[in-house]
Amino acid sequence: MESQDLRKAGLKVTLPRVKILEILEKGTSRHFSAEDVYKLLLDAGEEIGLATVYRVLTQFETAGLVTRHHFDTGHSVFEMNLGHHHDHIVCVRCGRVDEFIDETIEKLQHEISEKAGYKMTDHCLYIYGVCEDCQKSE
Amino acid sequence: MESQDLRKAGLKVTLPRVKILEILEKGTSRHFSAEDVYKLLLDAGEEIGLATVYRVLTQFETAGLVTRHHFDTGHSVFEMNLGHHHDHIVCVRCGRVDEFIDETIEKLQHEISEKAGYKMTDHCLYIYGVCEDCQKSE
DNA sequence: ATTTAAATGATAAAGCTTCTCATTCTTATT
DNA sequence: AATAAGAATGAGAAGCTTTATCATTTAAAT
Repeated sequence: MESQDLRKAGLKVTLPRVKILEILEKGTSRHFSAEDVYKLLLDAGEEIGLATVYRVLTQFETAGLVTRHHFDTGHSVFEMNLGHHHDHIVCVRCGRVDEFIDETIEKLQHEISEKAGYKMTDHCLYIYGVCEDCQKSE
Repeated sequence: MESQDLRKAGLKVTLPRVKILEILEKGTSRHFSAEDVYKLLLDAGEEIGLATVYRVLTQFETAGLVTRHHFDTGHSVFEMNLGHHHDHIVCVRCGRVDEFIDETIEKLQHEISEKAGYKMTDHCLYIYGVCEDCQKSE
């Protein structure tokens, strides 16, 4: 239940937070811009301001509930944290996003960080390309 | 010489382009925001507009002279293309950027793209962490 | 020198995101 | 249930990066 997740995260249970969490958890997609979330709220008849959407998404990020991605699109994209880290492959034509994980790459990243003297806090690997469907319709 | 590079890229040889290319090639750093370049031009006594800086950097990117990066900083960062691809490790404290290349990771990325049905056009791997110096001053 | 098209600079404008502040709501306490 | 205190919200302003507009200037071919 959403209110439990919020309480655990140290956030008050408010309507905007619950509704936004619902969208992130139950949406058909897994990657949302702030604008996406805002429009879905409007569609659902909720009158929640865009500023609140940004604020809440940032709070969720701080609380570790969601991850913010910076694709080459010019805006942030948010995604529910399901516990398991993964990387992304993004279609440069249609914007489709697929996920993958490669343990060898994960391991190598740790080694690289150590060798460079860094204490790694995060990492992201984006592969850009043309997806199967877009290749067909060329 | 800079004018040769510009001609090769199919760009007219103009003062702004030459000066910007000089900064990118001879600067102490290798990673510049548009604002960085603009300020360095001002410092050098060149009266070149910010709009021109953005325009020229985008043209350089299109011409393959520079690469544009999207770090988590909220603005684009530009870097001279020296022919060899490489990835980045960024300090979340001081913004320092180091470069690395790992052939195993490169190879794995190609395999992953194929498996996912994508025709890879580009890829970037950012490792974020705390650099050696910043770890000391904690 | 002249001409023509391209490049530039100043400014406005766009897009995403954050800030401000009066109002509303959550929650702990009576 | 009613109340009080502080946190959250909404609307719009404002900030920041980046792009568009357009009159003026410049490159380079004639």
